[in-house]
Amino acid sequence: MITIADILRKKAIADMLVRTPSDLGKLLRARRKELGLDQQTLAARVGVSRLWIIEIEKGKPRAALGFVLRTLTALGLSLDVLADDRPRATTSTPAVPDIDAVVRSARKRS
Amino acid sequence: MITIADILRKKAIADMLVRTPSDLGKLLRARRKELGLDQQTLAARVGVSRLWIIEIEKGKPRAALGFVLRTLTALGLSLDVLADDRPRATTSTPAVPDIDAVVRSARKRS
DNA sequence: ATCACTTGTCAGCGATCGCTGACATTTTCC
DNA sequence: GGAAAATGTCAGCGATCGCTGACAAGTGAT
Repeated sequence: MITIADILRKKAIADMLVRTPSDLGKLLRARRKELGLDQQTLAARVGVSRLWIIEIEKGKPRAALGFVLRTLTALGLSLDVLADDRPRATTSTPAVPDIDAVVRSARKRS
Repeated sequence: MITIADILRKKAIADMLVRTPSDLGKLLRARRKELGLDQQTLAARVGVSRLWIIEIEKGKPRAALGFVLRTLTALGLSLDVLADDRPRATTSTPAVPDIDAVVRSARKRS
């Protein structure tokens, strides 16, 4: 359970929710600059190439999960995963009216 | 900024911090079962194959970021990224004494 | 304007991805 | 015990990854 103390010990890095790779990229870049690191230094700490840092900051959608988590750690960021008790008001995204239908038709095509 | 109200509106899905792909896999599986979904149904909602669900739940380290974020959304989970104000006391992980050194030697080998 | 530093771009290579479809195994009911 | 459902496994395919190394373009300070 997340406690009030946990909240006070940390600070939110942004109001922005992380829903897409692009969201994450912006967040990582902001945090890197906040810490005064250049891409090369961060890349070395994470164990990836500088190119990988460039691409993740641009929001590469198929970047490898493990590298992403190591990047968060290297930047002193931690992830809290929260369950929405409200059923499904979440979709503030304009597109994606019915993901099931989208997927079905996409599959049908192949 | 995360407010107290935000906390009260949601619940932590686990005490476990998400630091590794394996952590995430366990969390996703727990949440899927909590919602009473089977793998096939979840896969269709996320837009991936059932095999992908099996693998992410097993902690596949190079799974694609974008799919992971869509899975979280499909399970009604949201991500809060918090910055540790403490520099680096965080590492409750036993291993990883000096990630720079680890990376350097790994690179040397190749 | 110049210099140092940082960031972005490209090609091409081996490695790994995510997929299908069928089958084996495990779990869940009655 | 037995049927049905859920879950796990495999091979092999095209697609995409992440990498190197070099260079171009942007940024900042003097």
